[in-house]
Amino acid sequence: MAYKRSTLMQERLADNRERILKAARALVAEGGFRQASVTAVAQSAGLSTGALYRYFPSKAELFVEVLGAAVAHEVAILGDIARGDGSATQRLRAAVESFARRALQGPYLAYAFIAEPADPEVEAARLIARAQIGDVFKKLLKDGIASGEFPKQSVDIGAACIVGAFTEALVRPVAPTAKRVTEDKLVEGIADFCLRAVGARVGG
Amino acid sequence: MAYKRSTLMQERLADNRERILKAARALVAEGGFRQASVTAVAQSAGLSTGALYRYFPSKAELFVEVLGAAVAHEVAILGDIARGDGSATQRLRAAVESFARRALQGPYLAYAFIAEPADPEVEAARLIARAQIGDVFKKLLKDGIASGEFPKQSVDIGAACIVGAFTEALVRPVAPTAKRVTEDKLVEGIADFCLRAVGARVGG
Amino acid sequence: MAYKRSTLMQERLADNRERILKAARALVAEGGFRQASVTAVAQSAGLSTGALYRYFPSKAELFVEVLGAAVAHEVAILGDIARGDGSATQRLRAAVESFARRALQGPYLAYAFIAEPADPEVEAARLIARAQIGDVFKKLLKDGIASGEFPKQSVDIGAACIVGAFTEALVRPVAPTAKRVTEDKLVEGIADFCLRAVGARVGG
Amino acid sequence: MAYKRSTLMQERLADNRERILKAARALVAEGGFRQASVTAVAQSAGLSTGALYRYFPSKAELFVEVLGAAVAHEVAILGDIARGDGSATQRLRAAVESFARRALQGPYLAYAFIAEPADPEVEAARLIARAQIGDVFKKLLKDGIASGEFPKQSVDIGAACIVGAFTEALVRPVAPTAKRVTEDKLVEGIADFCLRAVGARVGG
DNA sequence: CATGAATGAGAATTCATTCAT
DNA sequence: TATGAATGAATTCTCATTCAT
Repeated sequence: MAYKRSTLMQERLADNRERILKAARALVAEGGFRQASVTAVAQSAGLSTGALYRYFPSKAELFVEVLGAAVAHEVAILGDIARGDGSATQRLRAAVESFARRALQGPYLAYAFIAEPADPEVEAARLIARAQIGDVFKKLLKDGIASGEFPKQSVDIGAACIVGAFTEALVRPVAPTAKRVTEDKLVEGIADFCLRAVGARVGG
Repeated sequence: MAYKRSTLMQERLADNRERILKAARALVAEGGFRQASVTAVAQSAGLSTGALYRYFPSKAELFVEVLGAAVAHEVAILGDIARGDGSATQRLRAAVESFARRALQGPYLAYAFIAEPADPEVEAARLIARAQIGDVFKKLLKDGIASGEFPKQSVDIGAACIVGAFTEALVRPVAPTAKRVTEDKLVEGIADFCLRAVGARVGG
Repeated sequence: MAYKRSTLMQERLADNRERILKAARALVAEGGFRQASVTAVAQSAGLSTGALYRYFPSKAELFVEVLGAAVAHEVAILGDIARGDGSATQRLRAAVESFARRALQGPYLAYAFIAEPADPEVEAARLIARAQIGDVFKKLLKDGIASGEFPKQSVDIGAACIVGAFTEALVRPVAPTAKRVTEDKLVEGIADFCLRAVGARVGG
Repeated sequence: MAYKRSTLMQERLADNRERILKAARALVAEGGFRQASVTAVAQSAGLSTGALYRYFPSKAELFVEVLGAAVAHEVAILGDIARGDGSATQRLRAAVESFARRALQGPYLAYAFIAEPADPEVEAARLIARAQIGDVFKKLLKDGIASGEFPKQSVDIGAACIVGAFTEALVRPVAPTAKRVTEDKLVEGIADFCLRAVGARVGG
């Protein structure tokens, strides 16, 4: 009995932890860090604020983990693509398009990577997150240079630029002009831009 | 009847306004919008909070002006370059390098263009600011496409990507890797990236 | 799962809300709206300012409720009297005396009905409050005119004057003259005045 | 030369003092005590705030005098009427109508007599002001009782009620119902009410 | 002696964190 | 152990009063 209860409890605990992280991520995605108050997160997760503090020692640490989890997810997917088959050019395009499409689902979440968070601790996590995403592209650049697909260039700068390029292009909420680009065109445009930027032959 | 307002005093007034703007800009550059509380700005400018409100009707309007001034300055310089002599390729390189060098002086200020600010009014100003910077690059892209230097492409997406690319590359305050690139190399690397991205022949 | 919310706690919550309202009312009664700052009200209710905002969304809404509760109480009592038995003359006297006696308990609260409050929202509530009190007397005037007890006259003006007359007579916290009238004489005097004013035969 | 200058100066001083008082009165009449900030008063009087403090030691004392002056003016006019010819009934009607008509010109000034001012010192002055106005009516009541026009009654209570009655009737900004009473009807209605209230034969 | 910029205390409101129940 | 009411410091903004020029 005590055993079972303990197992159940542990599951519940893990469950709650996950629910909190999910709720926090959703709130940031919806309305940015501003809307993600501790109370809002707790409520959205179906818990009391007091309970939240049982799982996370502070708001800052919660959001450090939110960021970490989000980026781990991205890195896992992008990493799979980067380590996949095909030329560096093909894999780079696939990676950019994959990230771009997911970002377009919840455009505000992209903010999490660039926006100014409330807390220095979260800020530090944000920098690491960007670096990790950047590393995936760095690997792709190296591959492409090694295979002769891309010209010689600084992979550090190139990776940062790629991340910045599509983040900016995606984050910009809606074009002020009436001309509204379709999602497909946007994603393709960004990918083309990045490929040309690294010296790959595009559409060739 | 009224005492002649001394030149000294007028200078002091103009000085104060400038000092407040400067202090606000500096605080944002140092630690983001978070650190730039009204109290901090006033103190940093050597004034009381009450005095600040003689020069700016609200915190929001102060930061709208901070953003506006920064971007107006940028746009003026970039616009001059964009309307200058030389091929589109040359002008685009010059513009990117010019912006990049200035941004490196106060790396965090670039945040002002992308970071999530506290206030909706400032947010609106931020969107306009980004659009204005983007417009300069849009013009350059159009020029280059017209002259046959750049391949046909979406100038909207391209401009956004350029802004994003160098913002990201510059914003990263400290490189996570030990390898620290010299300023010259960084600036050149970003410019190369952008030029290749739009399909210009680089280093040719 | 959730701890049963104890009856004690629920009582405490209801208690707090009531205590805040009571404290606000008392502070207004003591020293007018001026003294009734959020801090003062909270402290007087034995709570922190933050706690007060759990019960009321803003200072304005708190005082709207203070006013509303006070006036609802009055209107209920006066309405009962107005709809009661007896001639219009008798009921008018009873209403005036009833209101006057209660007002004498907390003389300053009468201010709430006429004083200039800090907030437009409260001001709106104040106008409604006065209208509601006035309506009770309007009804009595109509009754009396219909029954032939009172001469034909403007019931709007008459009701306003009645409210004003006894408010003024009661509000004066300390008589400027040494001659201090007993409560009974004051109440009766006011009632006589009002009855004569509407043309009723007083004192037979 | 020194003489003349001094005289001029004194005149200017007196002038300024008067202008400040006038501006303060006007601002209260327009928008209540709330709008009458020191800065607003000074500006409206064409002076600097610093200059204002040369004429009045504090905001409170300024408004004490505003109230005093306003009431002195009223008392002078009402006193003339009260000491004039005609029966007590006629003079009471004339006094009420005279006050009411002036109050209708700047409805908000009536607030000065009843509204809660920002400062305890002004509050004290307000009480005295009301008493002084009341005294005029007290005299009229005494006259009327002495002449047999009015029945025996408490002149203190009666005077207070009269002041309250017309203040309330005048202050109430606009009737919420569409039925808008003309100024003449309002003034007459109030006067009738007051006359009947003191037992005078109205319209007889 | 006038000016009006500067002061600074005080007001309302928010929110991460704690703790009695 | 879970709850969520309570805390209290921090934030933006106002305004009577002062004082260098």
